Amino acid sequence: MATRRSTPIKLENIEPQMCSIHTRYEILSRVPFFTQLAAKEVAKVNEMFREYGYKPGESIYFAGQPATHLYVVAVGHVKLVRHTLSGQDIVLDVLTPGEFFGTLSVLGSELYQDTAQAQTDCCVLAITADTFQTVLQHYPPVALTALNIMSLRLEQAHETVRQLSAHSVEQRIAAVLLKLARKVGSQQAEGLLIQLPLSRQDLAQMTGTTVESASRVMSQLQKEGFIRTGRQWVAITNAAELELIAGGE
Amino acid sequence: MATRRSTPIKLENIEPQMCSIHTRYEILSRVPFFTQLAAKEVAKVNEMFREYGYKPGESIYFAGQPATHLYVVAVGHVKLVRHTLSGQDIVLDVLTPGEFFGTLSVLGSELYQDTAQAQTDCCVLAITADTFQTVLQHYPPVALTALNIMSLRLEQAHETVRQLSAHSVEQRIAAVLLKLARKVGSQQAEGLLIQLPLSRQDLAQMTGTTVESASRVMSQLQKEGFIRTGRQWVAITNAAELELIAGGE
DNA sequence: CGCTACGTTGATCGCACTCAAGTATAGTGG
DNA sequence: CCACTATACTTGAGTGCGATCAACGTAGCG
Repeated sequence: MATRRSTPIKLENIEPQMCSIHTRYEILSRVPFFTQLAAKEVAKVNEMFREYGYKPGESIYFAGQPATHLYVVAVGHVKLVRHTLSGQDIVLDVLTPGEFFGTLSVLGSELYQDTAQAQTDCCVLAITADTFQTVLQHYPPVALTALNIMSLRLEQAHETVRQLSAHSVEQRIAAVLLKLARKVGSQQAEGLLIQLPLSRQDLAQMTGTTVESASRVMSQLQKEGFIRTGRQWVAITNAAELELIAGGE
Repeated sequence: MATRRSTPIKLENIEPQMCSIHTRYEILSRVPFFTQLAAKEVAKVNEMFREYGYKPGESIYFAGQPATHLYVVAVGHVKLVRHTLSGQDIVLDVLTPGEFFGTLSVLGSELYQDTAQAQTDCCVLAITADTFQTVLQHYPPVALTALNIMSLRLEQAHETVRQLSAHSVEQRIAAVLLKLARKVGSQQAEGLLIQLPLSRQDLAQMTGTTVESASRVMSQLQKEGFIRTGRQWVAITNAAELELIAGGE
């Protein structure tokens, strides 16, 4: 047998599309943003957020719309997609619970540059940019944390630029698989399973290539025994070798 | 005649490698960071900076070194270069007076990920990351401004990712030329001149291609009459047409 | 059970990389 | 001021990676 047939991914079914006010409190206090705040301050901030539920494939906002809100992922996964005139889409990032997206500033670009799309059932918390601006002004540590996060993201984006400029499709795919595994990997019978519905299309859009090329590379990697994969799922069975391919840097 | 022989670039010779304490004050108060601060606060911050001069090609810091300082460009241009194991270099950004680089946080990655290199004669102001952290804590508006700048940079990086994923070398070069022109362009007899020594090598490293490919594209663009170019300089003569090529988005 | 979306595989084509010469330009020292 | 050199730039020929087009397998779902 080469690969099992049904998806081994277990989606956490903690009220797929909605999270109670208590869950919200729980989540917000775990968000890097607010870990430095006292309990009652978190409670206060909590009230400023509204919550929304989305099903896989639904869009939270579209590129080109006025950028009015900041969002925090509560449950599930959200992907940020950038479009091209030619119709090609690029996945810039996949966000996990606790991460934020949307707009940070009242001064930034007036429109969303990306589309935010639910990758799984998910629940997000929303706050208007204005309101968040007052939060930033009231709680300076929050601004410092945000600054740190943005630094890390910029660093990641630069790394992506390097990959696209200098590495082959195989190297980029290996690198993306490792990155995702680090983010949402869990040890399973199949190997280090990426807990995310991940199509060839997604992979292609994350690495700036085509579905066909992604498929070829994945087939090759499986034939060599470094990964196991099926429809919408991937598990890594030989991370060390993948690191070598990725060009370990 | 196709193109003039000698470089039309005029380098501002305002004490190429050093800037007096007064020049520094002048510069700091124009830096986006500190425009919101009162005069005497700027003066106070000014004292926390040390200044350094560099000649073209000299490195301010190297990738891999401990990340200890935050820098502000005072005079000249600084490029951020990321290296590859294969020896290929990528230029992530070219910074103009008023822009910062180095490390923002005490918590960020411990090492510089890029090399900062003087593109022209230049003078930079330096502050330790720790000291700057206290500045951020003392002057919350500075943190908010920094946050905005980081947002814009992340946005730019994402745009670069899109370009690399979806656009041809010709499109990417056209886009980079326009971006540079917007940043350091000045209207001259030659056209919209990019006030920066810009080699084919630089151009290639900014667009993730090779010197040869960059050269071919530049020759083509000149033959079509959209640019005029020589050794280390470029002027745009038909921006509208370049926009079209870049795929205007 | 068939429909639809996802995935695989093959054949062909072209853009851009590589390797290799050759030309032009700035800077240097006689 | 001019030869000389180092560096930037150009151009050509050949190659290969990855995109494109096309056909076919396969899993999940109603």
